Amino acid sequence: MNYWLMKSEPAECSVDDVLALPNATVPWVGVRNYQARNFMRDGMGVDDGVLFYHSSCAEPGIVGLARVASPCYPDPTQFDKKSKYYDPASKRAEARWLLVDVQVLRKTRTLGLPELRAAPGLEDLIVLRKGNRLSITPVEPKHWRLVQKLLG
DNA sequence: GCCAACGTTGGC
DNA sequence: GCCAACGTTGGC
Repeated sequence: MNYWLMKSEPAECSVDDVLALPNATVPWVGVRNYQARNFMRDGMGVDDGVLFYHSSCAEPGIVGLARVASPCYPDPTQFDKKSKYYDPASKRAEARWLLVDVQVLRKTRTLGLPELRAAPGLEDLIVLRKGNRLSITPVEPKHWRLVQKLLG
């Protein structure tokens, strides 16, 4: 059992958007970074905990609790010429990009960056590191517990 | 819109 | 394999 933080731009796919879907579950399309892909491929398992994070928006922060709801499988958008995630270099027999399904368990209040930065014990949370751009990052159990505590 | 950080690309 | 140029991310 591992824990993760997964970023989504709310203009693209917000926590409310996911809650409106059947089973509150969304295929996490569009990861085009090898490190993030490798986390899904090598680190994730069904039922892992996920902090749902809104980025590139007015109030960036954790907005929901979710779970990994499927094993990883090829991201279909890489083969879709009409998708902005299309990757002409990826072959069906050897898919380059993977995804997992993510199920939102509950929306939380917005735990914004200032509050996260101010929380004792969260200093090493990867998403708080300067210059961090990874859309999927591992979360240590102690950090997970602290976030649960902050959310009450 | 700015800009720091960092990933990717491609010439050599 | 090096590294400059370029593109993207994402907070502010």
